[in-house]
Amino acid sequence: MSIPVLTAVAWPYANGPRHIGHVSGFGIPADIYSRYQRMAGNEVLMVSGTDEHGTPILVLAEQEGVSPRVLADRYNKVIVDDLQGLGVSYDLFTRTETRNHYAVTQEMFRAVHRNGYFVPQTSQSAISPSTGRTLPDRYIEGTCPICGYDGARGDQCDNCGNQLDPIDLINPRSKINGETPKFVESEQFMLDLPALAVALGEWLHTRKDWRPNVLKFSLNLLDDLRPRAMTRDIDWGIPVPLDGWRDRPDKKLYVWFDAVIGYLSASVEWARRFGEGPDHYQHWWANPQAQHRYFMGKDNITFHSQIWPAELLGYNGEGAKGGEPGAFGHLDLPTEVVSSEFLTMSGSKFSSSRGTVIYVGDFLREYGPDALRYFVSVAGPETQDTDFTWEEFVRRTNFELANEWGNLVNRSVSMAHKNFGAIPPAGALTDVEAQLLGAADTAFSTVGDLLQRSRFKQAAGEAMRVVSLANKYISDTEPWKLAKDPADRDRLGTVLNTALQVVDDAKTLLTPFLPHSSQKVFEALGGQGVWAAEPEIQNVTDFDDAVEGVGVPEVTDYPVLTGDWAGQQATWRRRPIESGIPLAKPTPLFGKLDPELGETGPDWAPIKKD
RNA sequence: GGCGGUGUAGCUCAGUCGGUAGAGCAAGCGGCUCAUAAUCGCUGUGUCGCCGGUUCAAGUCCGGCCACCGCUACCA
Repeated sequence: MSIPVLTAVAWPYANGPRHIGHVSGFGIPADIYSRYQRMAGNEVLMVSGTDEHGTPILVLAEQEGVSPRVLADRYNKVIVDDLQGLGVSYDLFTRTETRNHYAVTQEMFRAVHRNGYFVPQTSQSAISPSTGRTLPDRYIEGTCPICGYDGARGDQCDNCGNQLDPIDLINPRSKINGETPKFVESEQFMLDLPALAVALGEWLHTRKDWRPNVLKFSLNLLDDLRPRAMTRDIDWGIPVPLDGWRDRPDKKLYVWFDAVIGYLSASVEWARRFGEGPDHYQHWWANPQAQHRYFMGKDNITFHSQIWPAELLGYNGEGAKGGEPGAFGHLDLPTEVVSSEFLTMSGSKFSSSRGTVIYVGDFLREYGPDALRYFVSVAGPETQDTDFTWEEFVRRTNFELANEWGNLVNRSVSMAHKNFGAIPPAGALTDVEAQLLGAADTAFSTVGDLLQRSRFKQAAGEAMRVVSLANKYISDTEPWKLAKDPADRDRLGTVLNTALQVVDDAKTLLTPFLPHSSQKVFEALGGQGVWAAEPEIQNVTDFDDAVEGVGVPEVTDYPVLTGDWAGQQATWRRRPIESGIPLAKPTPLFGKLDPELGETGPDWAPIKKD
């Protein structure tokens, strides 16, 4: 039975190029999951986009003397290129600077507000005297009133670890321009989390199959639910759609309020552009049969297991204050929040300022997508922080990808090509063949089950085990000896046919992880057309949607990622190979890396010796 | 300070419901030579961080301690 599966992928922040730690946390796992679900016959809708609002982009834009929109345009393009190169199979990768997204976000706000889950509250907030903008706590530093440390941030002292209020700092100053912040009374809309706490708890307590660390962390958040501001004093972002607010250039919605709404707005945009009709998104969003899986790094858990469900409950009118859903009808909550841990770089966090960073674009240009996808699949930060080292990357690529898998394809296709020029017919199978074919066949359910449960490392390991069994089979049956005696020709055909069948099986099993090289193996075995499709960049024109307030985007063109996933041939089952299909002499599937790379790193990300 | 995580073979790590410790890599030996000098087989070592408890039985449950790490929400 076909199940609607919504794959919701974290929205990369458009303040710079993304590094391999980012894509290892959301892009690659989400893509493996989605590609598998499509192969298994389910109806996948995979959406994301660049997250382009908030203070960091504004601050960076000012430093460069450009508008935030110019900056967002620039990095949106870079990130779209990177994700396309990596082969992440989005149905739609869009952005938050679209009128569609503004309109959907404002409708969500209006419904939550109408249902009573937004309460206005006046509080002290720090502003920059020269610009009038809110200074987020972390952009203020000063002397810690508790320990006297001078580099304390507004929210916390890094020296003594105490949580602080920026107003208590001695000699507070802005980290942006050094000026002394002014503390003023400011009114904001707070999301009434306490009024949603019971509903949130009831929902969360029905979630059983999450990764234990994610569930435990999320349940902990329930203990301390306080109202949380969903508007800001900032002039970059989405206007608040209320009288007295919409025309104020200095008040916008909080970036996280609109970022998570992106999952819905991108689904709506997809339906309008590529769906069967503008309401097609409801097949995923208003459907008890649908599965919603959200992929992200662990720093995003709060927003996906608390803020976003709370927004949905408030919108649906399912909190303590009741209410009615807005224009999109009742919307479903997440089935699972799948969070990854962090990929570290030789033991420490990635940091562009310290130079310990490997950008996706640089990596793809040099090593291609599948080497990175493989490393993340078998050694990624699935349940705990995992270290990336060049040495380990070289070893995985050379020994596992090139030697075990690439060479298996090469040796089996080469022998068949040399002796038959085509896929030979199989004669009578012996127990050895039956055993190998049985093991490969079983792997479809083993690996599939692991992928269904987001156990990607183990799934990749099980798929690679089929590769090992095939290598062992060839060594055991010694087809090169059979080739020397014409009397053994039938047996030779049987052995090579079996080997090629299992190569084809392994290719299918590895497709979610290694779509690019699986396509090549498909072709090497005589396949025609597209086995595993790749995302393509399309330039589209924004919709001229009605949006309230000042400072909203013009109707412009922008690039999106999408793909013809329905047109690919990949399916999650054995595809019996046909004897007689001509085979060419194969070319190696994977190049090998210079072992020296493991010691030095590439010149654009050299290993630092201390 | 609060919350969470990690500590298992030289290295990287698996160990679901408690039942006499596993894989890969590295190292050594042997086989094979079709293939990107690729591949296949064989061979180890462990006070499972420390102390105590529950149990017929604990790496696995409970308590305490030590070390390292992450998060700590108007940064995203």
